[in-house]
Amino acid sequence: MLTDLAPQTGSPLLQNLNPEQLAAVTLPAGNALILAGAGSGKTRVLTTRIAWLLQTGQVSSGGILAVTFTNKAAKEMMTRLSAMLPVNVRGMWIGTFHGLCNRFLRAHWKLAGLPSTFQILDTQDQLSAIKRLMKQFNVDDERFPAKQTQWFIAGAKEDGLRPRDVEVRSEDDRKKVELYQLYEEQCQREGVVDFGELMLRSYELLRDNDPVREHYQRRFRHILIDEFQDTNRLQYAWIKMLSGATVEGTFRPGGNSVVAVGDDDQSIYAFRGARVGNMADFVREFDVQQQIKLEQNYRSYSNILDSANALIGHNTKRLGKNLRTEQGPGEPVRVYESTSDFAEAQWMVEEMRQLVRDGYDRSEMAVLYRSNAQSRVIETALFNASVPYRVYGGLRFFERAEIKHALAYLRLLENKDDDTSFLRVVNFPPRGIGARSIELLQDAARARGQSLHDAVGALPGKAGSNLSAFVAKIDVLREQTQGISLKEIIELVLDHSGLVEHYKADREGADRLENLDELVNAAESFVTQEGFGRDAIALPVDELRQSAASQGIDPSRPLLDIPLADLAPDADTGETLSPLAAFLTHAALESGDNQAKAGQDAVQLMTVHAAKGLEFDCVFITGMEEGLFPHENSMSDRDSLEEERRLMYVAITRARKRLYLSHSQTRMLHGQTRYNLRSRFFEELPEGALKWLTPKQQGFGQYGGSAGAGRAGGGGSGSRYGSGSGYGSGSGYGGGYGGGSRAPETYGSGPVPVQKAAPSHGLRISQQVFHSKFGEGTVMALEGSGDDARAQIKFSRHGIKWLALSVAKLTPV
DNA sequence: ATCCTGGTTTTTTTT
DNA sequence: AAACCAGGAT
Repeated sequence: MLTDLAPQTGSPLLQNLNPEQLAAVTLPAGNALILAGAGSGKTRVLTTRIAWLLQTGQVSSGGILAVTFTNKAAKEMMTRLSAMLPVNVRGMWIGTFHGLCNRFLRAHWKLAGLPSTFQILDTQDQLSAIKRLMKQFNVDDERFPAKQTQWFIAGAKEDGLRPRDVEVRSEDDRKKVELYQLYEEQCQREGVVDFGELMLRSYELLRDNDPVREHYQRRFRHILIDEFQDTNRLQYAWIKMLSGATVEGTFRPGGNSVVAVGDDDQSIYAFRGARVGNMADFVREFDVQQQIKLEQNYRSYSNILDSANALIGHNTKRLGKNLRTEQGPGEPVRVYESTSDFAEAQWMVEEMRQLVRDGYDRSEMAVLYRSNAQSRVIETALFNASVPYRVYGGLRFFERAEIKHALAYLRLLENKDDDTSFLRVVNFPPRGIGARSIELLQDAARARGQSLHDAVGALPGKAGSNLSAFVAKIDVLREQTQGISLKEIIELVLDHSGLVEHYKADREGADRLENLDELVNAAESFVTQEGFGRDAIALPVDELRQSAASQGIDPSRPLLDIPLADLAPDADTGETLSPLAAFLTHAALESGDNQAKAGQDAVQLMTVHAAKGLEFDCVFITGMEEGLFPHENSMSDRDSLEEERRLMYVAITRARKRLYLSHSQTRMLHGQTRYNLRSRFFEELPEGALKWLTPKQQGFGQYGGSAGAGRAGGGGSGSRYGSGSGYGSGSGYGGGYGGGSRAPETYGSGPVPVQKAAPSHGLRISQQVFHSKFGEGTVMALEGSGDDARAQIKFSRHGIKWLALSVAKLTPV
């Protein structure tokens, strides 16, 4: 073991690091911020630092806390770390925020006020729980859509706010807070927690319980956080609490060392609560003395990198960072304009064929788009051309309906009070329990303050007997599954629940049956996998084993069989954590693969968001159009436009060798043909790095101070009037560009989609208007003409509304 | 209890 | 265009 803390350049760990990377890896204990640009070796630095800390004996494996956002990133870190050092990474506190919080709450469930069998609600479950709640309390779902309530609750939790902490500024707010409160009570009654609750409970326990907090603060001497720009308020507060860096707001020297790694330019999750501002706050509140920028890019040629740098340079809110590469300029960034989304896809197929001839693997080609809806036309083109491809995104394994049904049965075995699961399967497969019976049961349960399961006895008559049969079935299953293996449990449940039978009878149930089989396999490999139940066990496995050995327990005995109290006397639990509980947790926290099956050499299709963290030799960024990218919902205010630009930055920096940017004059969206302008982002790229495969249209893209055009054709000129014949006739031209427009004749052979007819209403996209009732707002989109003309207005106080212009009293501001 | 129809609604996504 | 949901009809 090395004891000298000076950088050990001789150590094999530290070889081939550049000076900045080396400095970051060997930072002395203390708080530090590492600004790591795309492709700068961020993960490598992070893992090497952990290895270095361990190897130099500065900390034991139990004293490290390493947090990531995705399971994938956590796994990657563990894999790399175990390749560097012979450590048991499974036992270390390396994981996602939610995974680690879950581990923590499983250990201290009693102190956290949870049942030992608490279940985790995923987003779907949460929504259905909220819908149920709103129905019960007769909340007008026109005025308060369940989705919006869900968003409100999740948002509050991300900010660390309980109902009583939420600032109420309107009647609507008051109602939402009330719903939040009721939702909390419902979750508590049912013994379930949502994702936000995992974080918030953990935070509150640390905050309110001195011994627990001090225990963990003493323990985690070195805290490392990946993708710091994606942390939300609560996660930041959680880290602050664990670090012991501040006491009542004042910096406390000698706290734990916190190393945050992030890239403000790649912050693309503000819409779900991420706060880039955490980076600046961190520097201030943690008294950060060490800031290191990793600006050396090892991924892309300079034409690509220059484009990325130039683009992101248009953002005002930056910490400042410029990537450089030692590779040459490489090939120019190719730009292509097509007449239609169909033609765009067609061109791409041809280009890919050429790339294959040039020797590129198809798996090294990625097609990126802003929104999922764009994938369809591309898929069709690839399919027709027999080009193998795979699409990322969509339903993940554990989110499939049949899997969720099976899991609901399993959850009821663990926790009979989980009403969400109860309702999901009480009549699935159908067993004669209709809406009326369920309503009666819910009333009874409410009246008696019981869960649905427990209230069944109160129901008389036929409805009651069907329900009793269901409950009896669950209870019998629970009995039968005692002491058998996880695989056997699941097989038993699949069989006795009638799920298998039901899907066998369904002629479209073959896929679902296959998935249920797959569930059994997943359970089996979960159990046999080394370190299984890692997330479910409170303390690191190696610690537990030591503890077990010291108490004379056979160390080879499966840990999950041993009561936690025996293993970890300081954890306030005496329960056995069952393999089933561990598996259910696993299912909730790792919803499985969200990509099509791997295997053959296939082109990769995904959204730009999904591409973050990946890299490819050749990248196609498609749909580079105003309204699409930047997205129309994000063009009106500065902050979200900057986020769109960061998104574009992420997209560009995925490419190693070849980058294509394409846009189309027309595009089918929501069943309408839209005429989009070329994205403003083209104007922010260095001309010298680009090669226009189609002639660049001139006099275009001068957006002036306005936010640009969302629906350039104003909808009225498009398919509203059918295709072909109605082009331009009587259309309200909603284009908001001041700098002239593309002359129709430059379209080449395609149809002439846009005529420059003056709009009768005189409104244009992004214009500020005033409405006598709704106040001030911004024109988001325009549709139709004459008496049919409508405008979509985003009001600052009343949200987004479509208004008929013949009716609404709008005055330009 | 199940099926059909019409109406609505469309960013990005992990845990 | 397509998917999802609610409510009505059978």
